[in-house]
Amino acid sequence: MQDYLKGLNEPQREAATHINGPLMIVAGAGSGKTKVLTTRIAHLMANGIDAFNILALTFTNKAAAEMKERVEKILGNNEARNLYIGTFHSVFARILRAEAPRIGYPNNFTIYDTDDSRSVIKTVVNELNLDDKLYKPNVVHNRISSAKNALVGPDEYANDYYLQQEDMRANRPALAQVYKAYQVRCFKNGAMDFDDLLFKMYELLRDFPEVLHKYQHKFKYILIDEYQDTNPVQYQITKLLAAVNENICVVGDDAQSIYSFRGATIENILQFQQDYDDVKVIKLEQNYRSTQSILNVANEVIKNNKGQLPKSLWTENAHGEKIKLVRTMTDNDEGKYVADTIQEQKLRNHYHNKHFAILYRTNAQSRSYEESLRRMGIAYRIFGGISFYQRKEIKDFISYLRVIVNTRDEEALKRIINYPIRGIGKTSVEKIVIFANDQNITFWDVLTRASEFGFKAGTLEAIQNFVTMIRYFQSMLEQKNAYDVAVQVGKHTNFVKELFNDKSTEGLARYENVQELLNSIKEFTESPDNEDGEVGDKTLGAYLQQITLLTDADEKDENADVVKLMTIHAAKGLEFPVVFVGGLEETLFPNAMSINTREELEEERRLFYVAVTRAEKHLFLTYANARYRFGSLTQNEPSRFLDELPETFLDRTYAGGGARNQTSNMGSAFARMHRGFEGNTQFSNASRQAPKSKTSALPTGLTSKPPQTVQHIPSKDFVPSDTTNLQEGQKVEHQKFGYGLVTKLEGSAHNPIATVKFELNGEKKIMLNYAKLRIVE
DNA sequence: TACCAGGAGGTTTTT
DNA sequence: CCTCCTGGTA
Repeated sequence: MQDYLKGLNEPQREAATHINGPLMIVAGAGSGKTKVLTTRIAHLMANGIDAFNILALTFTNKAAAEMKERVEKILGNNEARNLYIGTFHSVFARILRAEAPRIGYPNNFTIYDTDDSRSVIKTVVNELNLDDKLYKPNVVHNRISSAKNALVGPDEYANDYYLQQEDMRANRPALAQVYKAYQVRCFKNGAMDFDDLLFKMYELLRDFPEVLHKYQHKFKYILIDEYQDTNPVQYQITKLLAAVNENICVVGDDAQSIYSFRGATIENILQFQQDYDDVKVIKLEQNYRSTQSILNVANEVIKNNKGQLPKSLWTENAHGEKIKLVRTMTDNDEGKYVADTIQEQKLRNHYHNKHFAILYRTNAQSRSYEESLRRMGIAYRIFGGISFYQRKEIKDFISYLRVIVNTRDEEALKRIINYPIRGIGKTSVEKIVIFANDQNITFWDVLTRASEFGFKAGTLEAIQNFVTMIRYFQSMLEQKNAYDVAVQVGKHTNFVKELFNDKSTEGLARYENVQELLNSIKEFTESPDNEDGEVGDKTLGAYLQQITLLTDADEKDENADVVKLMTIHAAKGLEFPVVFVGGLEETLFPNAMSINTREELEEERRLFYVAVTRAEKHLFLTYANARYRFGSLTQNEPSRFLDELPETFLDRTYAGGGARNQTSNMGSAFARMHRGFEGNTQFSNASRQAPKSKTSALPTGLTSKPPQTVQHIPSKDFVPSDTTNLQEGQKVEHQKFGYGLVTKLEGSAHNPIATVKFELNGEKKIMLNYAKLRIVE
């Protein structure tokens, strides 16, 4: 037996050594799926299959990179760089780059990110004289995007009775026209959006038999990761590609399907066995990642979903600690709790920053964690959110590069034509657009023929200088690589100097960002092979093609010793020794947008399942009674998912003494008591000051402490003391319970517990690691 | 044409 | 709380 098969369990080995014919691997969370996939690729190659004939599709660049790296390690040579491993989007972009002229696009077509798409939609909506209050760019974009993912083109859209009815009802009868106009404009701009990369790829294969034939024979073996997250376009494309050889291997877990908003459908994985004859199905059910407690909690929760593929995930790992359920007053307290606990865990269990992950439902939640981590001096990094490439200065700079490579790109042109300021203002731009539309020529064409359109002398000169400059950059493309061109752009446009002269903090940051961008371009030109493993293509075009498809999460320094913050979506496929899942509150998680149908709610639950199964050793689930949202305090019920957790594996010590923390029927009692504050009642900004002011009438639901507690107003300069050497008999002040005397000290050194007799609230046990106590004397 | 102040409106998740 | 857009002024 080959070495690389050692250490695989029976089903894993069976999957890895399967060579010909369709194969479906149902892989539970943490069951060694990546290991199986990489081993299988290595095994194919060890059996004489050429790397050039293997295609592996993933959902993130990171997963692709990891896969390639691991195959390389197993094989111990450079053959792996000939594999076609990448995301659906990047692999198709690369193929489209080669084949684009067939469908009327330039090889150097631009890839529009979401912001670009929305901006095009905005223009198109205006040009059609439609109300942009009704045709909101993001709404329209979502609609168009879903259509494309479902293989519905503009014409099918216009002719679909059901879709038309929907748009009528939503007061957007012209949506089909917008869709059409949007496509026309993108085409005119020589640009494809994210969804086009899939849709056009499908059209290419559908309409050009010779192209289909070529790729069917190139990709004799196809592997698809996270198959449960594929949407109909992706499904059709892979079906076409695999039709001849039928050597298609899909890996997925229906319990982890969390991308239906992007058009993904579990149907694809359920359907797979019908699509091909003799599908071999292998289940990976042994989990190697998590403790039994964690796994049991996960299994118990997912049971509440209907229609799962039957499987039972088990582990030989130790029981481990119970899952900690933690309730705090506000989101800020939640942040503090997490930061404190990280500090404590680092000391107690010798963890490093990099062993922690903080996961949340929405990007906006990162703020409170950030603040606390920063205050504690704990290094962290946020993955996702606004990506580096979406920053204004970076987009502006890249727009220059985009124009140089593809002058049809109107979006990019509009961004840079007056940045840095050169006297071509809004009015001139509007004129240019009108001329372009009238004559049915591109924006750039108007610029090159500016003298024909009667601009004012000053404006004309500015336009001509701009054109000359861009042409100068283009002329450099032939001899110079991407980096050299970019440097020239920075110098020649005064772009870099402009930022350099801005000495404000933000200006400095912008300057540094552009420098970082230049560095990354340099790195690209100097790296021996690009991300697809293809040697040699160091042109600006090649650089731009990959840049739009990069995400923040793809950035390298894997081993940087930082706490990782990200959404649960972004965390899929990852694992961490200690995981915090925050914001377990109704309207947040499950999100208010996703509780209207059973399907939506089940997807939220799968998301929760994904979150829980990221943890290896320790799992903390936290929720806050109230959090700041839109600048005002919002009150939420604990998440319904918390009611689904099995008691046996839970530690509620930290869940505080109120709401739904002992038994689930307490919850309804609490709810009954506070009728009127159920759901998410919003309080005005004014009530934010409430706790400080004696006169303000505090809404009952807001305090959320046990009803018998007498409210204490901490002194204005309340600062928690260091309680390491706290002695019995000392007088202390607690933020909520007021003044009291320490009557007893117990607990371990890392988790000391003080018993305090409070003047107003009686005797309480206080965990010194978490509570804020000020020593009075 | 450029810049600033003031106001409205927006939070789901991502390639 | 934030960002984006508008409309007024220099």
